[in-house]
Amino acid sequence: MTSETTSDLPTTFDPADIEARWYEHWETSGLFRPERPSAEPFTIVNPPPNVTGSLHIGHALDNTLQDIVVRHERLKGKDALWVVGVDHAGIATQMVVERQMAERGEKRTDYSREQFVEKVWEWKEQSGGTITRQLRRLGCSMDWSREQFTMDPHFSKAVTRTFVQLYNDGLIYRDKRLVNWDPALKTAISDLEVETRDVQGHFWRFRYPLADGTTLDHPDFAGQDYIEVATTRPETMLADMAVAVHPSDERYRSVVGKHIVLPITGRRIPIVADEHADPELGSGAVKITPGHDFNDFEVGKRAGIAPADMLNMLDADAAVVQTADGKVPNELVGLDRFEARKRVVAMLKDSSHLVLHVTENDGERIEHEAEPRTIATPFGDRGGVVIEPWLTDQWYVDAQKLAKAPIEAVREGDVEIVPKSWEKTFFNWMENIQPWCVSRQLWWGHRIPAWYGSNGEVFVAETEEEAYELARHSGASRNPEGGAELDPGLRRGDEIKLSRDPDVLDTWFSSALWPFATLGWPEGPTPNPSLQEKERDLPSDSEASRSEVGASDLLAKHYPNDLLISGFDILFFWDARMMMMGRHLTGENPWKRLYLHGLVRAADGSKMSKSKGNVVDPLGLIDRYGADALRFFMAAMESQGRDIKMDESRVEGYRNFATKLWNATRFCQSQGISASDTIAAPPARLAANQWIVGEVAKTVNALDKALAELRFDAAANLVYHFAWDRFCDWYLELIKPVFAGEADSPAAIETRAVAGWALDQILVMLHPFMPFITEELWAKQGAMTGKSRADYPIITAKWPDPQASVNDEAVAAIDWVIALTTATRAARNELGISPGAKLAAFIPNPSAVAAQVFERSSAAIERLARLTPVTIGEAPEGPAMQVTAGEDVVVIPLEGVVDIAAEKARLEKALAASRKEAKSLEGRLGNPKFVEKAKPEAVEKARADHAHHSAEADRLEAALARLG
RNA sequence: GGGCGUAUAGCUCAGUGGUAGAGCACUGUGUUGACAUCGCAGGGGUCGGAAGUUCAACUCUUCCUACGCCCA
Repeated sequence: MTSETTSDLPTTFDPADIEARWYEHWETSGLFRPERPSAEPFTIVNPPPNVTGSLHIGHALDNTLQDIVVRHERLKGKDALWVVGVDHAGIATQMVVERQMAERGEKRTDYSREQFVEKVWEWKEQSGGTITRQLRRLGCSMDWSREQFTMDPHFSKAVTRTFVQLYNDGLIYRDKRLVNWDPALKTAISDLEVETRDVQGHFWRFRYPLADGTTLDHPDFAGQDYIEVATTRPETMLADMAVAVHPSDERYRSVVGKHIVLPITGRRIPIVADEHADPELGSGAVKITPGHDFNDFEVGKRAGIAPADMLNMLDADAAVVQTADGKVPNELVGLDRFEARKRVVAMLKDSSHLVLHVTENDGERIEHEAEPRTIATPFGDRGGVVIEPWLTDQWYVDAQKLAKAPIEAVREGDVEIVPKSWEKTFFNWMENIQPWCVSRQLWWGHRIPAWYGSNGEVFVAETEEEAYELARHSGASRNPEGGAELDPGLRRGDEIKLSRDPDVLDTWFSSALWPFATLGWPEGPTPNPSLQEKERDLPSDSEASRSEVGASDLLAKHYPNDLLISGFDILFFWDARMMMMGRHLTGENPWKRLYLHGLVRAADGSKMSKSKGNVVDPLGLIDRYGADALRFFMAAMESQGRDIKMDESRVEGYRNFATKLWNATRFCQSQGISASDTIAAPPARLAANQWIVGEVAKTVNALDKALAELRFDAAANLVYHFAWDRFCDWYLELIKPVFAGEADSPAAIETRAVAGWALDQILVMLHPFMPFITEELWAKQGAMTGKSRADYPIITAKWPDPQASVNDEAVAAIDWVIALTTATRAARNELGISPGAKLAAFIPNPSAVAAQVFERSSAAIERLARLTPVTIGEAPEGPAMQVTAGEDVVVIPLEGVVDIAAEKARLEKALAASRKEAKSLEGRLGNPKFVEKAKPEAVEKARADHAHHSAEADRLEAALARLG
């Protein structure tokens, strides 16, 4: 505790202490969402982090930006709601729990599905709260009282409802198609979850013998009894079903419709004409494996092969299985895909069906089995293994239809994407969107509400009872045997036996409902009990009446949301899907604006990743510099459309900024400057006070504009420079002389009021960026008055509204003082004159501004410029230093002190600069085209600048002349 | 191959059709009882390259180069 001042603030502040104290207070006092029933709503939903997640630097950025917006809106008096929660993260969570089981030597399949899911819930209870605790350390003011989880009962209900509705609307269907199969996780994944990476692979060439004695008749291959094909995946030849050639390829025209007898399997397959074959590539003929390649699947369909008839040669582990036609040699069955690849190549080599790749080295012929080649290979972003295109039955969402409304919304400007440059990417993806595979072969997640009859009929319903109801009404197949073959766990209803689809839904399917399901859609979270009763009596298919009755106040008030802030990396995964679901299910766009920010990169610009070991832990930064400094860094660096490169020295700089503000407040307290009690600026007569009031007004306006445009960097810098440069460096210095006099003089009373008010405005404006230190200082300022601010914390204070305008005279006066001070300091510095030495000054013909300043603010001149006394009139003859301020020249005699040569050099340098400027402007003004064509304001400004610089040059010339 | 983005002071980044700024780093210096996590002063940039539009281009257009990202 310091005793040097009346302030009870320690000389340095301890962020850790302040942060823990205030967060706890805010949360327990319900200040993150105060009761404001009649206030205008403002709503943001937080991109739900994975329940398995822990806070990384990207979360820190994303949540800091959201918190800035939410705190700003809350300060502006809105009913600001920031919805928070976590995502059940199907694959990731199941992996975590399975890994734990593996450590105990157990497997998922040692348990029943129900038991396993129970284990996951147990894990969630124990370890699932990591990231929510960490978000608190960042100071994020979300509404924890309504924390959400995508597996919560009400949310699960919304997911089920959605699936059923989309199914009934014909927007969800079951289809046999190729999916991206992850053999490690044994589940289908969406195309977005596939990461294509270049890997070193090989390109093999095979001879496929023509059947029935056919030969090629083209001169290039006359008499050849085989067709050459090439592949990067030889093992798939076991399931080849055709060879394709381009329809216009003369070389193969004669054999289209003829057949090939495949080596190894002996399968007889047709030669088909298809545009997919590229005549320029290799031999121009390609092997077609419709069951294991996306392009080949399409070729196969065009060739008349139904998906159900496409041959499959791999199991869920990507090991070889017998094909439907039974032609795969037994020695290959059961081999892993990569082992099978080796074996197939060896077999083809042995049977002379392999075309060797020949290179020359120093004239020596070298034979290789294949040509080395870089191959774009799909990997699962979770499992990390090569993805296998696999033919399965899966559930698909008709994304193409759902995408229409969102595309329109963005095009019409109903949803604004910020920065706008992302619109093109959005359109490009949405316009070429593929069916969205939403089923996952997992146990953890929302189980698909589809039941199958014994003949494969599908019944989609919200409950099993409803499914049976549907089945009965549909006249579904009866099961006269009584269902003896059914699993014992299955329910039986009458003579109909249904079994539920074992799969769960893609996690993004549920998170797509986040903006409205978190607010109670389709029911309300607190519906009127009587209405609830009534609802139960409603027929289950009465969609419209149900949602009308169930719609909560919360949903009505906070949906659509105002804004969504997310990283651009989840634009397709999540943002676009929210738009699709929102539009279809609620008829509304989920939010009015979408702000996309970039990635936080390592200091060298590379992507942070655990494997590279260059991950910066935000919690470590908070430990070292405080949450406020980290947040301010994030805001100051967030310019639209650019990634953020980690720069710890900047975080440190913003920690210093916090210290600066801390000490400025200590100074204020030492002078008896305390909390303000008005929103409006206090009345002021002193120039410095009038000036700072105007500066506050300007800053608030600019800050509101920057925040409205989501220019976080501009907003942060405005507050930073106002607080440091204007308030600390000038205003506090300007008012210090006032406190040297009578403590209860009118000037001192006015200044304390204005300074206290201005400091409060800084704290409020800075609060969204640095919530902790501002709350602490706000409280301490309140304590200064003897009247606690416990009932009026800054988090729910009022946003500045100075109700005052800029006083031009005050601005001119203070600008002049600043100009004189700066010029004098610079001159002293250059001439090596002690900065502290007080010097007498003379001003022969003061301008109006100068005269006024000397009359009203001579103490400030004495203190800042260290000039005293200042005499209006000619300086005595002799060596002197001369400085200019505005239109004035101030002569500072320095008998025996000043080095005339140095002063001359200094003035000459300044003169040269002024002349250069003046000359350049003169040139421009002398150009008739400029005067004629340029905007009048530009010409006017050039004239004014020219006048200024030539006058300045004249003054400097006169000053030089005075020196002789 | 298609699309997008970025190239501005040693480093990290703002910026506007009228002649360039911040933070950090650097140099010099420390006067007033808030602050050395500070103050004051200063040095430093042909705004990636070329061409064009314009009275005027760092800013707009085209091309080129480099790097990054997304999609195929």
